[in-house]
Amino acid sequence: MAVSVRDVAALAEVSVGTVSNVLNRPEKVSPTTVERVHAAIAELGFVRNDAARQLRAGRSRSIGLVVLDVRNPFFTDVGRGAEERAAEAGMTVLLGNSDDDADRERAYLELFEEQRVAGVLITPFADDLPRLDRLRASGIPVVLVDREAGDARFSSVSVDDVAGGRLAAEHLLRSGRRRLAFVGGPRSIRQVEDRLAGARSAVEATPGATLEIVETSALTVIEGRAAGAALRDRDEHARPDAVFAANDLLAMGVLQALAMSGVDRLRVPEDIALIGYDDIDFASAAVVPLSSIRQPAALIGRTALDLLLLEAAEAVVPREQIVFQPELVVRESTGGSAS
Amino acid sequence: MAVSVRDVAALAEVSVGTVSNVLNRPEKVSPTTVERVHAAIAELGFVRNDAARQLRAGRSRSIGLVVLDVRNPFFTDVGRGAEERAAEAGMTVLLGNSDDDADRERAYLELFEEQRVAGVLITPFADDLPRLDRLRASGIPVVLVDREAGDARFSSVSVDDVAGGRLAAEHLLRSGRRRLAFVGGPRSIRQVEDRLAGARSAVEATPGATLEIVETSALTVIEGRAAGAALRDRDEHARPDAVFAANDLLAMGVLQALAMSGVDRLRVPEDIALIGYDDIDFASAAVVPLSSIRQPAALIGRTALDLLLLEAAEAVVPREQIVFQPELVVRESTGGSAS
DNA sequence: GATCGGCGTTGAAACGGTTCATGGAAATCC
DNA sequence: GGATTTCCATGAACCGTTTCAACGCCGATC
Repeated sequence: MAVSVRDVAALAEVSVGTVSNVLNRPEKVSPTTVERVHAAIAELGFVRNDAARQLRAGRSRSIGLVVLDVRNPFFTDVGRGAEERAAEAGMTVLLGNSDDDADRERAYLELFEEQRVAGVLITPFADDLPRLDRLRASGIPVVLVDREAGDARFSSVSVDDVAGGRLAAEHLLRSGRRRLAFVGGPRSIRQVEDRLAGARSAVEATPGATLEIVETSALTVIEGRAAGAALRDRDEHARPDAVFAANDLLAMGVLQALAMSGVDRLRVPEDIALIGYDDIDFASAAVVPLSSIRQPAALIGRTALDLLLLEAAEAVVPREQIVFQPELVVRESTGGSAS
Repeated sequence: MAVSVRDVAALAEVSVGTVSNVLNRPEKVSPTTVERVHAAIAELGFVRNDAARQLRAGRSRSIGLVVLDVRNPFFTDVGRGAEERAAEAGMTVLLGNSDDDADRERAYLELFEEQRVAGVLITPFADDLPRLDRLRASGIPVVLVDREAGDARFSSVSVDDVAGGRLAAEHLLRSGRRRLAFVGGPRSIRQVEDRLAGARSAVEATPGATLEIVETSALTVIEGRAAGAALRDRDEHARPDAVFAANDLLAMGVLQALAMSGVDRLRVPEDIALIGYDDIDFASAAVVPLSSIRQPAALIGRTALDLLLLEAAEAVVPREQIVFQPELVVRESTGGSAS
């Protein structure tokens, strides 16, 4: 059942140290011995015990990634980017889903700490900086993802959400809309707040433009649907003429509620223009193809992992704040041309 | 830096055994001692080393899940179902993405074996039964997900894909279509083959109906787009009047190519009816809301984990094949009414 | 022929928890 | 009051790997 290096050593008639050397530094072992050991390994079906390995090494070869929502394709793309880079470095990514829940987030951080992961990539929900500090103090590098570190305590890879919000709102204003609504929440999520701030700055720079906030309790299709239904049921003059949703999932929900309900449906973009955020794959295939703000998701993940490996390698810890610029993608939901 | 139970024991002036007892069986320790130990733990910021724990236990508290494609919402839903159930049992789920690649699949299985995971949930790509047998022989229970075990060697949780394929094709035939095309691949994936078999049986039972196969190299939006473009560019009489896509990602790709291109675009469902598979969240929000075959994704994940825990607990290993029935969801892409 | 260096191998120590046989002290019973 | 049980606490052994000082051997060197 449990085959250990000792069994292998016995069968190959060498010492355990030699078996370990064959596994880790075969060039230090004579070819004939290597072969004998390999034969023994094959015969016994020996598989290294990673727990013992880690115990001895003091550190695992995994890195933990905590995201806000695995069902959001943006985050799965970030995850894939990170995983790809990790694989190149011979490491694995452990995925944790905080689901906008401070308790779940904490649970994952605790888990990762017990596992002595080589590093943590996190899109923080709760601003539990003390806990992150503690992780770092115990020697586990932490890189913030999709969220700029306020101070210089952590490295981070993010996209300029304020600029993104501004891009979105300016685009709506440029097409002649004046009564904007921002659909998003919870406000405790920094990305939401930043995107809103960007939109607000654009609106304030435009005389006669207004910005209304429709707060949601999560960034999901369901929540978007509810928000969209509420907007749809208003009197025409009380209705915004454009909606900026804090992400594409919300936007798709809003779109479903606005454009796909029965008799009282509204036309997008004629009655209400709509723009989302993230430019997930599905956005272009929506009922009305969705304008959006594109972020380089996979690249974010990959870059974050790069930074993490850097921090893990260097004794003196370099902090770096990498900020990507978002990009406006115009489609029909804001009157762009089909394509 | 590295605080161990020994340090805690020293500070609390007890033995290491007692510290361990406080951690694992506090009811065996006197209240005053428990308190002293907890105080020491807090003061030192002690965090259990999971590797040491696992080493001693001989088994980890994680279970591995290998899926074909993390970007497919169907699989993320399966994962969430499994993860939820795992959390209830105090376990964690390690997610591996084989991406329709036998090598990656093998790499993940090796990783999980080295980790001595408590069990493996897998949607096999390569039919590497020997490797799975070996896992099982080494004491790691294996449950097949979304794929019925041919023989009774493994437990499995699946959906009747043949029935699902038949449902889809019968629905298309019932609406008067006769020249069906099946878009899907690679054929090595059992789900693809089964869905095709179901469709074929429906077509063969209908005089005058034909079924053409358009093979793809993956079940992705991109591949769907390519297949759709190829269909669109055919002469009208050479074109199928209905498409059954092996999953919703493909279907959305086909839809994009058919309905969203420029002058030569086709109408769905008038020119070509279209049905997908999985009923992912985004299907209902597509350009033309997508008819699909619904599978209880989260329930599949949860049930698979139940089976796994069962196998892990029992000495005598009960094999069980659980098969859910799929469900037809009619939307506009096959002429159903909007809703 | 003694000395030296390098190569290949050895075996014990170490990593940090958990377990369990052992034992002492206090509580309970007759 | 002595025997028995209960309750707590102890500390060494153990899990399986990696590391490293030490060693034997062989060929090269002078």
